[in-house]
Amino acid sequence: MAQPRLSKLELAIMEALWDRRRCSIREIQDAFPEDDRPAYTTVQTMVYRLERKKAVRRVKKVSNAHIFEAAISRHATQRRLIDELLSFFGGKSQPVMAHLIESGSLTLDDVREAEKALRKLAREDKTE
Amino acid sequence: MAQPRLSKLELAIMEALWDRRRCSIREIQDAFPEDDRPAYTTVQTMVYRLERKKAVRRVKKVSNAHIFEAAISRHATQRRLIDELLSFFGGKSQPVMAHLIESGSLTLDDVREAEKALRKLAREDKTE
DNA sequence: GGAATATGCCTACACATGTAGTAGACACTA
DNA sequence: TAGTGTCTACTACATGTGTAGGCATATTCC
Repeated sequence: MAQPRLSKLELAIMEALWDRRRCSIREIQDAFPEDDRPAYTTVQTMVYRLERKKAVRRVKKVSNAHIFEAAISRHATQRRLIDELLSFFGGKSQPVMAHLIESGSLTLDDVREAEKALRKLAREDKTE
Repeated sequence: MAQPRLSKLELAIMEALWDRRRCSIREIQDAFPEDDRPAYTTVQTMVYRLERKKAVRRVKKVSNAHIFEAAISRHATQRRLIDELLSFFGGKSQPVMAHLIESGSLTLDDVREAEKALRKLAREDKTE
């Protein structure tokens, strides 16, 4: 059940699979922006490695092409990324927030939504 | 001025340098928890590589030991980490926040503080 | 001054990652 | 069925990362 460590390119490939559900190597390659697209065999190599890591699996064969799908969830993978980042910040969210603000990507709406979610969580904890 | 990409162990070494200001290799090594401490030469190798990446520099020599210090700031390095994470989430903070909440590390206080910071930022923008 | 200890510097090596070529199997088309 | 293009399977290779040994040299302690 352990999330395998994925590299940047491996993550990009997983993204394609999460978005499209089931893909051939060719379809994954085509998911990359035209101006920065790895070679077919590069994608193939990465998919094979992902298969070895149990992050993707073959589901069937259409004519002579294998069709793959993600074997780990986007959610769990994102979670792992966040946890890794968090460990660098000593498990504290505060400095992470500070940087998000600084980078300009955190909006007041984001914060309000977060607050609402936290309150809801608190209520649920209480009633349990 | 470009922040170099740093690996996990390299970051750990930078942490030691940021905390202690100026260190010899030995001091950096000693900063690692006793039960999981890389060999002296391992630390040395990493410091040399950091030097090549211009992330640390030699400041002086005490007896026969070189003393190093960080040449890049903790702040800028953290910022780069966040930016990298953010790029994976399409530049949106919201999903990042959702995961922080889920992981249980984001508190209501964190959120309130963030909101305050954002309001302050908004005010400053307006008066400019 | 000589022994013990600390450091520096060089080298090595295995595994990960990004990148891709090649050979041969397969399939569709004229 | 021969030709053409696609796909698989295998191989290769440079660079990055973590890990560390070996040896020469510098320091220190007695």
